[in-house]
Amino acid sequence: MSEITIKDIAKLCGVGVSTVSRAINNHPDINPETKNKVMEIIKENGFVPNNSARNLKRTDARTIAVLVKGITNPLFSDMIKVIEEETQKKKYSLALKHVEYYEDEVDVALELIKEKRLRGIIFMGGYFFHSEEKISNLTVPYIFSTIGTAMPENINRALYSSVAVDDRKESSRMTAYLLEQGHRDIAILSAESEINSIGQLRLEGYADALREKGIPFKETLVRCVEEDVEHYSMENGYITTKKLLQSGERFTAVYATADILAVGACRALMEEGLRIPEDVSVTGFDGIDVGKYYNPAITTIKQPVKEMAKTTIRLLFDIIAGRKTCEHIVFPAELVIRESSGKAKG
Amino acid sequence: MSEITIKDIAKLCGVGVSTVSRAINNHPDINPETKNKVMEIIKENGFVPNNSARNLKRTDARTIAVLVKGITNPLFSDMIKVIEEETQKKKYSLALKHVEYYEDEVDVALELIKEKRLRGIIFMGGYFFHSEEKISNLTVPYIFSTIGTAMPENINRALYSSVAVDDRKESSRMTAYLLEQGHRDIAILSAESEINSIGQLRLEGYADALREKGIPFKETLVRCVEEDVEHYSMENGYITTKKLLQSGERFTAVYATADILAVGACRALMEEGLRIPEDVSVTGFDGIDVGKYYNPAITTIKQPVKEMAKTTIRLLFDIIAGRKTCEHIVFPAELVIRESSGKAKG
DNA sequence: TTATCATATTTTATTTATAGAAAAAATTTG
DNA sequence: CAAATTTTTTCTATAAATAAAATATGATAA
Repeated sequence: MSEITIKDIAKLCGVGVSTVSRAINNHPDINPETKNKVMEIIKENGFVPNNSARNLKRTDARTIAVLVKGITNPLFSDMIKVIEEETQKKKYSLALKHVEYYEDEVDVALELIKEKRLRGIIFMGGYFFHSEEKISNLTVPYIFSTIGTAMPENINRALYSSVAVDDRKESSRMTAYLLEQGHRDIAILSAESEINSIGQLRLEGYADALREKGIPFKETLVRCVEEDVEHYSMENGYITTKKLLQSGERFTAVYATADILAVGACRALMEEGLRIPEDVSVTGFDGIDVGKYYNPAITTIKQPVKEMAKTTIRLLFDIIAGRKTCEHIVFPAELVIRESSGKAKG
Repeated sequence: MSEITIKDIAKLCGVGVSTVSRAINNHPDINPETKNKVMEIIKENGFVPNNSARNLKRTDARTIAVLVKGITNPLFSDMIKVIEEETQKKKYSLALKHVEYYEDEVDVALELIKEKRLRGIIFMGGYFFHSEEKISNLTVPYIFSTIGTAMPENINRALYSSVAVDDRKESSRMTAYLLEQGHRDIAILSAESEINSIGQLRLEGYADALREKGIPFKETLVRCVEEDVEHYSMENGYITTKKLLQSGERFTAVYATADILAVGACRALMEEGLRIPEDVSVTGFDGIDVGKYYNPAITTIKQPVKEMAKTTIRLLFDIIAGRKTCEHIVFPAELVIRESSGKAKG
């Protein structure tokens, strides 16, 4: 009882297989009448071409993959949703691969590309520049598009596209805002220590703003999240803030470098009886829904997620179609001031 | 400069292609020495077998798909994460397909199965029983596993596996808890109107509890979310609660049939100056992270997401491997009482 | 030494769809 | 109406792997 194949259809139509193939693929050299007849019989019999066979001949699988680290961060779910929709529109399909460790990313990706004959990969939320030469030695023109992933200067930019906000600048803007509100001791929750990672860029932005204002940078106010807990998670924001509180360090604001961390931070602060923003201001980054509906609503840097995701797909398919070479697009972000931040106490 | 193939490896090793194939696939009839040599050369040359060719011969693609409606609900991200991990362990890959409308689900699924030669589909968060006979007429033994998707009694259960909590019973428990707290006017936010959908089952549970206590069921307290906004979203919980407030309806508790709705509900209530739980109690369902870290922390029915996801994959692969027929597993859920609910006012 | 058996390896066929060459049919032109 | 040309269709090779059949190799026993 095996599935119906193109051969069966050809037999049923009384034509050769390549005529059926022509009908399916909108090739020009076919009699419209024949085509109609073929299409009708295809429909009647519910024939769907075998994708594996197609892929084998085409030498690519009309598939792109999202390689994501930290899929539980709503920022990424939001992006994946849009990416899936756009991918579907292009008649491509989407494979999802989740990586636990940064180190694995590139190897997983390269394997995927070869094995599955992918046309492109979107790196999301990871840090894949451990393996710089591995990537840059690639002779085949596979496309890497980064989103939620930092794009270091020293990488061969002709190989990738990237879509991002200027994490460093925007982070500096957030810090500057807190400084304007009179905060001097701003604790920062950072989730990554790798050079050029987004977490690191945001930390640099924080330092930039302090430097600009002549405020000393205190190492003790920089708090890296737990390594063995999902890096960007409410839980990690919570744990890290609890530790910060236990340390006895003085601070009037907590700048969490992701909204999802900010939520956990708020919880931890409120559990200690601190009021937000009266006692401590809290700010985030990303602009995910939860920050808007949280109590208090969380001040944040809002990334234009939907546009970024759409652009990612557009760039990717531009390269696949050979229309363009790689582009690096920086989106403007928006400082959204909500209830969780205000003037420094005293 | 096309990719390296099994043929190239065979030539490099000075053996036939099927010897290489034997080495790759751990077939018994091969000299361990030969195998080692072959594997070494494979490694040296970074050869990865072409998946499309394998799939073609195998007649299946070692792929399962998650068909999800509402991927932005963290409940589903959490599940997908575990599902992807488990799928990877089995050396299968995961395709992600997102559907906007319930009606499309089954058609999308059937097409996918044929086209991509899937071994299984996991329906997540949708309602795919519009097309009962389409599914039950399937002659091929494809596997459907439902999660976050109701499993009506009248469907041929031999075709699917399902993993769920007893939505009706658990919902009744939540309602009973609110009644015990003295609440009599409990507004319920429901996200689905289809018979047998999870939303509907939870609504029935609510009605069950009222009936048991002899409290009249008020149609005006049942609030269906907006159709044109993502059904299960904070935004929809917010909008629906605002409308409830505007309607002037009296209530002392809001039972949101999903945590993500509860968050929006809390926000809406607090914006009107209502205190939670002093003025209004709010409860949710699902047990996602945000409910734990929200302020106030939200009382909920906690589903054992990780176990459910793992079990889904286990069941799916049990059937794929021919080990078992379909099973329908009902997990116990937990009533987690947090800060958002308490005794009724007055 | 040769037949027998077990193991190891190669050859050939197969999987399904597509591309390009070859063939057939239809149309135009002289 | 035959020859030339165009359109349409069929045939064959190909993509890269796997499975089964065929063959080779080596060891053991008669």
